[in-house]
Amino acid sequence: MFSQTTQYAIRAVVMLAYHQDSGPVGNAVLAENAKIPPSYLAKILQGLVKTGIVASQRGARGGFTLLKEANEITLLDVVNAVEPIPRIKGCPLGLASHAHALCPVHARLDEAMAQVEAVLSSATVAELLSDPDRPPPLVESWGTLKTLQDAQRS
Amino acid sequence: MFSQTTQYAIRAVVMLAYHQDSGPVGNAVLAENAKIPPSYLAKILQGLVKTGIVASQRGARGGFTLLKEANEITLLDVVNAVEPIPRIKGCPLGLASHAHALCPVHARLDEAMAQVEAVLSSATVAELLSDPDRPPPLVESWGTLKTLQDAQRS
DNA sequence: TATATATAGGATAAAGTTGTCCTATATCCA
DNA sequence: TGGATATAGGACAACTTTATCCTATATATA
Repeated sequence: MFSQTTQYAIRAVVMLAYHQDSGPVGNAVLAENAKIPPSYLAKILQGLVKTGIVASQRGARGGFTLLKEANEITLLDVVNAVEPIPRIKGCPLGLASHAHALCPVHARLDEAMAQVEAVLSSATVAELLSDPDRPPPLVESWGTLKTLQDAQRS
Repeated sequence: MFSQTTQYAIRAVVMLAYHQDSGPVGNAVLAENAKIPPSYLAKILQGLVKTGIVASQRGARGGFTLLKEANEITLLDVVNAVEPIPRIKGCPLGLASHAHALCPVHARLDEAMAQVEAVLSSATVAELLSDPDRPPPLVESWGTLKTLQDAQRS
């Protein structure tokens, strides 16, 4: 349902949020920790830069940082930046009489998409990072994060 | 979000439900009325037969019929027959400490999928066909359905 | 029983998605 | 200013999804 690319983007943004106070994170470290093919992550990050979620910093000690605070970014923001939830606005079959009132079938399908949007927008990335009832996102524990040296070795 | 194939399957089942009392419907007529490539619809119908949603009748005057009553089939039944909603059961990253308690990120994504299931299972195909507040599904009006002769001409 | 009609199913093609690789370019730091 | 490190971006490869086509087989009717 969520494409591989979308899931990668989410993981990358969450990981960036965790590093928000420690300066730019390079592609290699991010890929290692978020378990994303490095060469593909580079592509995805380029997209996130274009849509204004992420900023890039070239040169030595460069890398990627979140452009907004983690408490101002929701999962929906990330998903929509990569591959927007396809809401059904007009009749997909082009039927004239359905133009301004979807038929029951398309109305249900759109309602499902609306619910997805609702769930994805219901929590900020910051909240996901500090949920007391669940394990930390994407890692066994924050102590097991890989450094640049680890990433280069593998 | 819903693949082309899934959308085709939904349209085919809804159209079959409308014809439920008028005997088997052939692939050509179904394709024409549900606006599906005929050669591809044949494949999809084979799948629906295998999963027990649809029955096929070979030979002259043959075609496809619903195996259950329209009020016993939900959109979720159809979707799950073609391409099940991917619920997240274990940690997609294989993290041991997340095995029995999803992390906040995956918990949200799974919650979104659960909502989709809820919406799709909230109405039967029969209800979709007789919604008084909306236009009839998939067609301008039931009077504009194509016959076998129409389908063969085009 | 013959024939027309319809499904069954495999081989194949086209298109989109996912993933890799390589070169160019920017920029920090010594 | 030079060199190391990092992103930018295009070309390309592998894989999956979507769609087409053709042949074999089943079966209702005349």
